[in-house]
Amino acid sequence: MTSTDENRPARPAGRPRSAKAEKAIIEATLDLISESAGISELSIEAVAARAGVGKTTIYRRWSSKEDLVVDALAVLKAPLPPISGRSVREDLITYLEVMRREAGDVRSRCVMNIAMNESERHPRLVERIRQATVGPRQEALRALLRRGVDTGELRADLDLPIAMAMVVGTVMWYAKSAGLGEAGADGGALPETLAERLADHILAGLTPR
Amino acid sequence: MTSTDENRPARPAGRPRSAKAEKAIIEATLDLISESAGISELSIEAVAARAGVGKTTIYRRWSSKEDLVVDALAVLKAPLPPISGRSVREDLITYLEVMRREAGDVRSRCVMNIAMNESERHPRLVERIRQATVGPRQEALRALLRRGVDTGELRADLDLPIAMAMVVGTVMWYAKSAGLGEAGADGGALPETLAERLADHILAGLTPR
DNA sequence: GCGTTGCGAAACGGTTGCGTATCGGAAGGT
DNA sequence: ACCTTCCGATACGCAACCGTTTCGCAACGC
Repeated sequence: MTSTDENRPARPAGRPRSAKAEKAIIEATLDLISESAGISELSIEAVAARAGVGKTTIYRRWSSKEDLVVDALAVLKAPLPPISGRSVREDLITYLEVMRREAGDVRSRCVMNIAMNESERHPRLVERIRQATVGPRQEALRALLRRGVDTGELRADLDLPIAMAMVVGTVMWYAKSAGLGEAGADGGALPETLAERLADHILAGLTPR
Repeated sequence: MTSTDENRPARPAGRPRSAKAEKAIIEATLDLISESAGISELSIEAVAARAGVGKTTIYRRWSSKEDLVVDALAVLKAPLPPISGRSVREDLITYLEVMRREAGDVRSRCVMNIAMNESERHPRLVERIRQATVGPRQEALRALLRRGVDTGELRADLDLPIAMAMVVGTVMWYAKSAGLGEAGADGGALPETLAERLADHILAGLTPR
């Protein structure tokens, strides 16, 4: 054994793979996914062209389109929002604010689109997205609401699935309809005060107190 | 002018087009749309095969895929729910109940999917859907909420876009997550009491009264 | 029953993307 | 320097669909 010959799986001789090419491929993949609705429309050839790379270089690293997409989306896994724990209202606003910001980001949006629409065609991929992104956030929100019920900040007869749908569904739908209706130049940025106003309406409801 | 020669565009001689074939094509189109996410994956050849029809028969009637889809979706134009006008709560439940039922119908669901995801690729088609289906319902809901503010049934400082997103987004998201999480055998039917419970949470909010 | 038109089936050439193979050259290890 | 491996480019055969054309038969009006 030489000093460099650790028990690692044999350092390959020859030219190492270009990290730059790999990054370019991932970037191109993310771009194209967010441009095209659905990963079925994503073509390896288009990725290669966009990345300025030969198809060989892609197939040398990923054996299928799905593998490539999995790795590409893994780059996006945004960290969970830090929950202060001071009050349900405050934490809810934090949570909604993260969603508001992400709703303005094309790449984050496409993750949700894929998770919602391709669940039957690519169950493995969607399952992976669920575990990496959707699941933890759902858990965080569920815990937040449960805590609220325990502390009395939220009504005792709260229907948890409905409450969760209210939080997530409202902001998602607001983002959707704002984007559809106006098609603003910024491409979907939402007003800064949105999180607070949403939290207000969700917590207090639509009727007068 | 003979007795049959009205100023109609000349009764065509020869074998008339088969209404049965036309219906089979529409049905096959709707089936395939609801199976495949996105109309890009819809192929005329698949429609012809599913309908038991030659491609010729399709192209004789519709000049493009988009025209076919427009006509197919026109079949689905569900009537607006009748609004009793007795109380906001009652009308809201009526509205939500319609959405609940439609969320359990594969074909109705795909209309929303198309409207949300293909707006850039098929703007003409989406615009048509908006005018025929989404628009009127949005208007009905908006009027319902406005009326509630006027009568004092709803809070005076109601944020209309947010309130609308709460109603529609919550039920849509609930349907989505219920379908994703469980993948029940019925394919998405939602509990019968859902509309009322949703209305309760939306109107009263998540906090104790 | 005759003429006209629709029908399903099949085949066409064209396009796109797949996944593989081959090439000359470039880039690093040692 | 040398050897190994990666690089981008290009071409291949294969498959799916496109939109069109041709074919022989079926159906309906007159």
